Amino acid sequence: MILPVHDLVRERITAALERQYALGPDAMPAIVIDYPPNRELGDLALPLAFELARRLRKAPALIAEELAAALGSIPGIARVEATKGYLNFFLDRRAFLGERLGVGAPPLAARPTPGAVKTVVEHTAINPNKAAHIGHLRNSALGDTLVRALRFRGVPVEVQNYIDDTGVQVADVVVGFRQIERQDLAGIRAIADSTRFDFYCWDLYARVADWYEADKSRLQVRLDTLHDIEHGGNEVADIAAFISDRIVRCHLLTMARMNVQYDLLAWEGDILRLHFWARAFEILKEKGAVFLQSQGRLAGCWVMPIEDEAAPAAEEGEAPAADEDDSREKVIVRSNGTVTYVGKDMAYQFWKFGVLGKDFNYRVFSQRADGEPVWGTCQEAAAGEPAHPPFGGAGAVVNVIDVRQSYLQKLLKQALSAIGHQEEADRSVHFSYEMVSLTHNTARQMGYILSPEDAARPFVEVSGRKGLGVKADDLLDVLVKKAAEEVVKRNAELSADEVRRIAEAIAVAAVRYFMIRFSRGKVIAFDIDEALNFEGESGPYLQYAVVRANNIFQKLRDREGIGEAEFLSPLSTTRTEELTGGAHGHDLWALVLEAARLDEVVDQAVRTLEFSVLAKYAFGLAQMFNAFYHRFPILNEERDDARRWRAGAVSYFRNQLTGALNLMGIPVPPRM
RNA sequence: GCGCCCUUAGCCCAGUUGGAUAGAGCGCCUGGCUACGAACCAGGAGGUCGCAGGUUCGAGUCCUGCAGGGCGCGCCA
Repeated sequence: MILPVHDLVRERITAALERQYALGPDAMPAIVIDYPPNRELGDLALPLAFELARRLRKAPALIAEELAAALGSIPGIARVEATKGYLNFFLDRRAFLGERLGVGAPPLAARPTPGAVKTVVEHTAINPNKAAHIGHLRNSALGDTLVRALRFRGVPVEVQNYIDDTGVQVADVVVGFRQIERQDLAGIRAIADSTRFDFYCWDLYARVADWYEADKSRLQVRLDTLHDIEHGGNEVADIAAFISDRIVRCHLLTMARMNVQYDLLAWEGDILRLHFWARAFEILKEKGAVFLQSQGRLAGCWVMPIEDEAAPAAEEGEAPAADEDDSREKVIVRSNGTVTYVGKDMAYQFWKFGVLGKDFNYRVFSQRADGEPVWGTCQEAAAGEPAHPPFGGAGAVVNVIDVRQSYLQKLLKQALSAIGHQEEADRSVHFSYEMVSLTHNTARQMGYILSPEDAARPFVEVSGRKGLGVKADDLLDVLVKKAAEEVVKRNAELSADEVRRIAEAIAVAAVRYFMIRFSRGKVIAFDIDEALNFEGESGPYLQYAVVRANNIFQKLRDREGIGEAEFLSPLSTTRTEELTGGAHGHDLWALVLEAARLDEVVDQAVRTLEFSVLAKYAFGLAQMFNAFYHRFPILNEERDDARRWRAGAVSYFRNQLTGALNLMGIPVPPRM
C-alpha cells in the first residue's frame, strides 16, 4: 500500500513550503505525486518545482534543490534528490517491504476514506422475463467491481437489484403462456419445475414477438395483460408474479456463477402497491417541482420543466431563449392520470436517499452461497420480517445503467434538486457504460444472418433484439468446457470434479476481465474466439501468475517443510544487497513498488468510475512478475539472502495481485 | 435541430488532478522448456496520438472550431 507514503510526503512537503517560502494554506499548490520512468531515478517524483517556478521567480532546478535540502529526514524515505527540476524520493526499501510483509515495524496507518457515507449501488436490473444475456454481464461486472472497490476503501455499501416485474416485458411472456401455449398457472408451474425456465421464456418471448407481428391487433392483448398485472388480484397478475419470481431466481444463480451478490431486491410492483409514487407526487407538487400543464399538446399532463444546462445563465448580456417557447417539459403524469416510468424511478430514488418518508416491508428472498440472506421488498407487513436490516437512507447513490439511460438519470438528479435536496442530487451518480455488441465472426457463429445494414457496420448490435443475443449461461458453459480441455491437457491426474471447479474459475476470470478491461465509454464487440483465447491480456493470464507464485511456496513446503511466514521472518535482519544494490536490485524492488500501488489504483478507479485502470494495472503487475520469475531463480537461488528477499517480493506481489483479482471478482484456482 | 460519448501501431485497446524517451495485447518475424509448470519469457518490424488553431516552462491529456462514427432528446418501459 503506497497511499500512506503519499500522505506523509505531502504533509512534509507542505510544511517545508511553509518554512522555506512562507506559503500559506491559500497559496499552497496541489502536490502531484508521479513515478519516475525508472527506479534508478527514484521511487516517487514530484514536478512541484515547475509549478512554483513562476510564482517564486526562480528556476525549477534551483527550487527543487532548495526543497530537497529543506525537507529534512522523513521516516521511510532513504533520501531525496533534485534531478532536472524534479524532486525524486527514494524509499527505504528494507523498511518498506518489511512492513508490508509484517516482518518489520508496523506499517503506517491507512488513512480513513474521506466522506465514507453509506452508498447504495444499484446494478443488474434485468427484466424478469427471460435469461440474462451477454450485455447484462457488463453491467453486473462493472457494478460488482465498484461494490468491491468501495468496500475495499472502507465505504459501507448496500447492493440493490431493481426488478421491473410490472412492465411490458413480463406481460409479453404472460401473453405467450396464455395465448400461444394456452397454459394456466398450474401448467406454467409444471414447466418451470421441469425445464431451464429462463431459457424456456427466452424462446417463448421471441415467439410472442412473431405472434404480435402476424396480427397487430393482438397488441391489445398486451395492453389488457399489462392492465391486469398493475391492478392485481387476478390470475394474470398471479402468473406474472410467478414468472418474475422464478426468473429472478434463475438470474441470481447466473450471477452467482460470476461471483455477483446482492443485499436487496427492490420490486417495482411493491413501489406501486405501497403508493411510493403517490407520496413522491405529493412532495413534487408541494415543492413546485411539477405543474399541471393547461395548454398546448401536453395539456392535462403533470410535467417537470427540464433545465437546460447548456445555456449558462452567466451570460447576462443576452436574454435567455425563453421567447422561443421551446422550454422543454417532461411528462411525469399522463393526461389519463397514470404515472410514467420516470415518475416511478423518482419515487425509488427518493426512497434510496431516505427522503420519501415511506419504507418497504422486507422478507428473506433467498440464501446466498456465503450463507448471507438476499432480502427482497414486499408489500404486506404481515408477510415481512420485522427484524430486517435498515435499507435505503443512503448518503450517496450510484446507479449502474447503460449510457442510453443518461437522459432519464439526469432527470432524477434534477428532481432531487427541484424538491430542495441539492446535496442528494450532487451525490446521485449515474455510472454509465456503452453497449456490448458482437463481432461479425461471432454473430455468424451464433447463427445470425447478417443484413446488409449489419454488414456495413463494424459490429452487430444484438442485445436489443427480441429473442436474439447470447445467453450469459451459454457463454459461461462454452468457456468452462474450453477451459476444462486446457486444464486436462496440463494436469492429466486431476479428477473430473477438480477440473470442473478450476475451469469454472477460469471462465469467470475470462468473462469478468473482458468486461472490465475496456473503458466504460467504449462500445465493446464481444468475440468468442478472443474470449476463448487464454493467451495474452486476459483474466486467465492473471490467475496463472498467482498460481505460479503460490506454487513456489507450495514447493518450499514440499521440499523443505518450511512455511511461508517462517521462511520470510528473518528478513528484518537479512543483509539487503539483493534489495538495494547489485546489478539487479532495481528489478526486484520495481516489482515491490508496483505491487504496492494497488490502493492508489483503486482510489483512482473509484474516483473516476473507470475500472479499466484496475484491470490494466493488474495485468501490468502480472507481466512484471512473469518477467522477474523467468529471469531470477527463487528457491533455486544459492545465496540465502537473495533467496529470501526474492521470496519476500514474490509473497507481497502475490498478496497484492490476489487482492486486485478479488476486487474484480476473479477467484484464484489452486492449479491451472 | 439540441445534448452526450468515441477517434492513439495492420487489428483491438491502455495512457492518472497536464510532467522525464507515447505503451500493452493480437497478428507477423527471430529465439528460449533442465517443473520455482512455456496458459510463459526475450528480441524485431510497426506511430503526423482524426484535422486546424489556442493556453502552458511542458499537451495524447486542457480550451475553441471542423470532420467522421455512435447514442439520446415519446403522454414507451
